Amino acid sequence: MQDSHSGESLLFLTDEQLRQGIEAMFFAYRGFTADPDRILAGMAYGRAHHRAVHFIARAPGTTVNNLLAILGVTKQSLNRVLRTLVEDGLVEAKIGRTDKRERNLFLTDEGAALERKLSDAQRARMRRAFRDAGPEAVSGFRQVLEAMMDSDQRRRYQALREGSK
Amino acid sequence: MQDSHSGESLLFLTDEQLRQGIEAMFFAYRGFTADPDRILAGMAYGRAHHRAVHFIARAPGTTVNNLLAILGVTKQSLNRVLRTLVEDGLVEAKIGRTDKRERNLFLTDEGAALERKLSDAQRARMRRAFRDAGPEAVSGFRQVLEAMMDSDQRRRYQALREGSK
DNA sequence: TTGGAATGTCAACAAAGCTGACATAAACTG
DNA sequence: CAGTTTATGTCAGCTTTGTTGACATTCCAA
Repeated sequence: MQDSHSGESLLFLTDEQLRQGIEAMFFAYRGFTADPDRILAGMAYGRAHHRAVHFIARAPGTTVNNLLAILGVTKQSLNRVLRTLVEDGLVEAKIGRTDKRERNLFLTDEGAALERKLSDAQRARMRRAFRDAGPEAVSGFRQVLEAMMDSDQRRRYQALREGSK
Repeated sequence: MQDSHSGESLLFLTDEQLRQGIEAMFFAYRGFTADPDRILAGMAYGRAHHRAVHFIARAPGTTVNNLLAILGVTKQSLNRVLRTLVEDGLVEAKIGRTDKRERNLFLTDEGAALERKLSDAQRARMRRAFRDAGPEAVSGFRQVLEAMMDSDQRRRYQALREGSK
């Protein structure tokens, strides 16, 4: 399109380009959450429950404190969500073996079923987007997103990647 | 790993890859909003005000209805935000010339100053991310995000791009 | 002139974040 | 062992931002 010979490293960073990137994030994030939101709309759960269930599925046995750090919310906020999930039998909180203060979080079968339902919907959209854009684009997508994270969030993101290799 | 015989165009679309994409969106979006959020924390405004101010700056003279469609919220929700911005003298709502039912929205100098402050912070992060990732990656980033949008949101996104060429 | 569109507003409510304070049990430390 | 710190849970209250529903006003257009 426009760039690039000499200053390709600068030329594409016009305010207009950056603004488009900002708006792309905004609109894409709506799409990103739209499908799970629709599924959850009927139930007594919301986006916060989805996030909790997602990361418990991702790292079974994780502690409350770890989940807190990943989600970046207060324990009160998380606890409200977690309590309803435990009460409803979607999540099990087992007392830690080595450290009995800790609670290790697991999905029950029912919890795993919900996670799968939400995850399937979200992955379907991601799959479509990845397929439409192609492998090259996917690589760039991830590079930019990773560069956009706060460094501590990036560490957590990378830890999750490592953990599930 | 399960799939895929049919080739590289499918090979990279494992559930694990998709899941990483999902988590990248989650963590990156936190970074994306972190800087403006920090600035707004002190004031009586929030993310919703930022969004309104952003799109009014982007398309001066836009109507309430148009803004509604872009932001994807109810008029009551937007109205609450818009009212405080008008009361505080950051936004001016001019009665439409051709259709007097419409309100054409503009930023005042003060509103433009706030918009710049928020925008500068958000662009700085985007600039860093774009620079770190490189032009190729930026292109891929935008392709994937665009593919992830709902089609109506994509139309609005593209309309904004056209409008400010 | 009447119907419908665009807008504004009131009331009530819900989701999900926040702070602050306090309780309990377990682990660690001196 | 005593005292402190850590992990977790919980109560109360507040804020932001979203929602519905109802209703008023204005005014274009058939």
